[in-house]
Amino acid sequence: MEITAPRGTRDIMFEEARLWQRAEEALRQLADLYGYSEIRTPIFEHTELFVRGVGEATDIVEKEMYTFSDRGGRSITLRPENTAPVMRAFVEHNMGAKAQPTKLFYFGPMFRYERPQAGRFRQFHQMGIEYTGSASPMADAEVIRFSLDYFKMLGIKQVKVHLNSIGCPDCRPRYKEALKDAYRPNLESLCESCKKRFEVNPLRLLDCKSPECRAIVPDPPEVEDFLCGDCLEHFTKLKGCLKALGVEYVKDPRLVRGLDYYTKTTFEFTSEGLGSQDAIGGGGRYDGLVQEVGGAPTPSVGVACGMERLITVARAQGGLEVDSAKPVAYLAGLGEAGTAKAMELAFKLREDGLAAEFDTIGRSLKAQMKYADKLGARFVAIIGDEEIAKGVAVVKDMAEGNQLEVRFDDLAQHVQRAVRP
RNA sequence: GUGGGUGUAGCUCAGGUGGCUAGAGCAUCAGAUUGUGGCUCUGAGGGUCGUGGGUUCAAGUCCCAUCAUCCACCCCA
Repeated sequence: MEITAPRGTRDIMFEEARLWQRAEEALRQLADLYGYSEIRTPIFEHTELFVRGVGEATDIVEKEMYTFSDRGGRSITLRPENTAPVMRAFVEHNMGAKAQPTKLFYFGPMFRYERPQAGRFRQFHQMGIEYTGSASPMADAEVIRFSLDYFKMLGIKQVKVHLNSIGCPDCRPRYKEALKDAYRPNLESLCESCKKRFEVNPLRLLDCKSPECRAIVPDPPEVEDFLCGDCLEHFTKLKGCLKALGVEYVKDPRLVRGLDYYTKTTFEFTSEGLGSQDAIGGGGRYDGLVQEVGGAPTPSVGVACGMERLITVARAQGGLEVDSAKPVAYLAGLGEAGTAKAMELAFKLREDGLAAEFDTIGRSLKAQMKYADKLGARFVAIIGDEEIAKGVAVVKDMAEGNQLEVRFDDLAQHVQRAVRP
């Protein structure tokens, strides 16, 4: 049996790889503009980091992690997300001791063991930013606005911003109780997963899409009514900031998100045309995470976006152009001497920064012309015994169709002038 | 983890009720006179019909299993 890429993984190649390069370039450019510096954390971490950071009762930790023990007997996990690793690095390198805030961005593969589906893979890529060391709603607003600016750079239009606040450890317990009170009378009629949620993480009750469960409690109590003074003020100010920055959003009281570390703000970005997996990004504030992974209490807010989904949408909306690198010149050699000369000249052109290609598989001249055309070469330089004797190449302009003799020494100049006048 | 669809050349797909050496288009390669592309024409190579069982005189075509893939649930990015 042929060996294939493992389930839920894929090869990114040719034109698509160039799209990814574009998207990464755009990210770096925007990060520079906003003052975020890059951090590259390991692909794998101690399992403990995610159990503590993301949360024991989350789907990610319960059933989606690639966990194994290495030869030293350590429990290792391929990172399913990157906020916990970045905060681990924040603590490990004592970044809090430097001038605050700390603004970091990342880009890279993540791993989650799930059934693959449209827009969902086992190895996928996320870009994200983390704004650490500021408790201000202005930081939340910046993170959201950064994301929208990035989408815009990729040519993605009509992104919907869903916004919510899920409170903090001070006020959330009261809300959880209120939720439980609302669901308790009908506990037996709820779906299986909701029964579990009721015990483990009542907030997630809001997440259930089952019509039955929704019908049972059609109007659950809303978080906003339970937020403490601090959280309410934060939420109100954030809305003000977003308005000031021209960000339109919809309040989504059911937006809870499946990671345990969120406090106060949560948000999600959705876009059309992705099938049922329509979230292109999401994030929120996580004021307790740094402490959870062993650091001093440090407020922080961040976002993560799925690159596969961004690129799918961007491509569908014509935001990212597909192109390929074309050689400026193809050196077609004839016979042994011509072939050798073609190689030599190709490298000369490359030394001058001109993309050049030559034959190494013994194609006929006709086949070389055809191949050069396929590659999209602007010029083909033909070199046979006659040309070598005269010290020239017959240079054909593939677009115009005409050709003329050019001295070997003038080849680079001739080609360059036509390409970059 | 659950459910449904699909699995025939590199790619996109044809192959009524089972019947002789499995087809097309595109792609690849080679020709259409001597050292020249794009168009056209001609030809060639390439398939254990996902895999393993079963039914049958006979299976790409029916049955079972398995794997893969797609979509949905779930959850998320």
